[in-house]
Amino acid sequence: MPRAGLDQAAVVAAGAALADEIGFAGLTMGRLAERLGVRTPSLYKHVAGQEDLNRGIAALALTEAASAVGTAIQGRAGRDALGAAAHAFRDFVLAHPGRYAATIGVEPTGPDDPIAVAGLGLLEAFSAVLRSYAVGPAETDHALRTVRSAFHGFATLQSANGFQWSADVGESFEWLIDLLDRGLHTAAGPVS
Amino acid sequence: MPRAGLDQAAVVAAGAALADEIGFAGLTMGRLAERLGVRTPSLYKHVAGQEDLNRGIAALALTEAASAVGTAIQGRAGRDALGAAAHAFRDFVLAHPGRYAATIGVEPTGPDDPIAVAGLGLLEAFSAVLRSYAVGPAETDHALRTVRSAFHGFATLQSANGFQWSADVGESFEWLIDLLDRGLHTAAGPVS
DNA sequence: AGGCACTGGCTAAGTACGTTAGCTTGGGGC
DNA sequence: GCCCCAAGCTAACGTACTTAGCCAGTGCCT
Repeated sequence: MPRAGLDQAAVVAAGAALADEIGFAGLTMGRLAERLGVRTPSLYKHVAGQEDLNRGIAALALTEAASAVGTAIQGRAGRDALGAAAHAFRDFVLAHPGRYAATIGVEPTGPDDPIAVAGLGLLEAFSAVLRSYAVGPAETDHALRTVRSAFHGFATLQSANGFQWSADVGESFEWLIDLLDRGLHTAAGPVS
Repeated sequence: MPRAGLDQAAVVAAGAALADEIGFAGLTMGRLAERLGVRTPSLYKHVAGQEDLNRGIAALALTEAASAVGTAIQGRAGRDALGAAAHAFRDFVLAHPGRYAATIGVEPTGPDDPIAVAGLGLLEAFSAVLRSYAVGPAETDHALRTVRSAFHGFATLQSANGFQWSADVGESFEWLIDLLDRGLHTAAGPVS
């Protein structure tokens, strides 16, 4: 009986792909094992359990999202960069809803947790966008959280079909980007 | 053996309370039954199953959130109303993380689904805020989605401890509200 | 008051999933 | 060629969701 030749990365990658196909909620150890042509307990040679698998998928998703955003903003600045980052992020979430869903509700265990590292990578990509706006250093964190919240909220709501009514969703997203663009340009003055 | 006197509303309410206490992921039919002093299968006399329970909790959460926001903005307008709505929403999510988590990833089955109705109620509350801004009718939907996305994103990220680094989270939230306020004031001109 | 029907509880049992224990064997290094 | 470890396997257990079917409390009607 030949071996499958799996390792942790392969199991996590397959789990992410399967989650994208059937939804994160439907991802089980049994289904993943079947997909990999292996019996369920064999997966435990590569991941510590379902929790560990989920965390691996979450870290992978954040890393890939950071990479997509980082690539998209190359050579751009201002509203151009903001729009590119926004679309890259949303496209990623819509193309990979399962693996991005794995990132929701996951808490990093510490600063060295791969999830924390990958999350910081994504923030760094957004941070590069802000550098082309005149946002003071004291406000960078606030602006970063604001942009991240807006993108995360929009993408997850759309991914869950939270937008039911009439208007075109793509148009709404452009509107959101415009609002952020205006808000970042006029960001000035102390908060406290 | 005396009867517990349960009904659907009581089961859903207890489920929501339990989810707030132990986290939505930890909510099981068994634990909920134990909390209610009843055996697990008895719950099925009131809810069709766990999926149905989750949907009930989600609808309850959206209804309560809408009520909280609606009450908070009474007699306010402009930035005052926006800030009141934002804080009412975020306070609700942070005070009831379990039941709000039930709303994530739930798709309404149709326009008559209680979840869809409750979701529209929450949007109506936010819509009342926008009426005190000079947002054109053609842009109301976009502005609504933008505000909803920003609040939802911020509240869920904070609820999941997604903000790890230094700056004060409350200050960031004020910054987000200010950005939205500025963006809504200057909202003008066609999108397409 | 007595009886009837309905409702809401119960036990028992089946299915699915996660997980652990312990065995077996493929395949590379000496 | 032998040894050893990693990676597969089977067996088994615990927990959770769900269904089937039974029984008793409660309200209503006569």
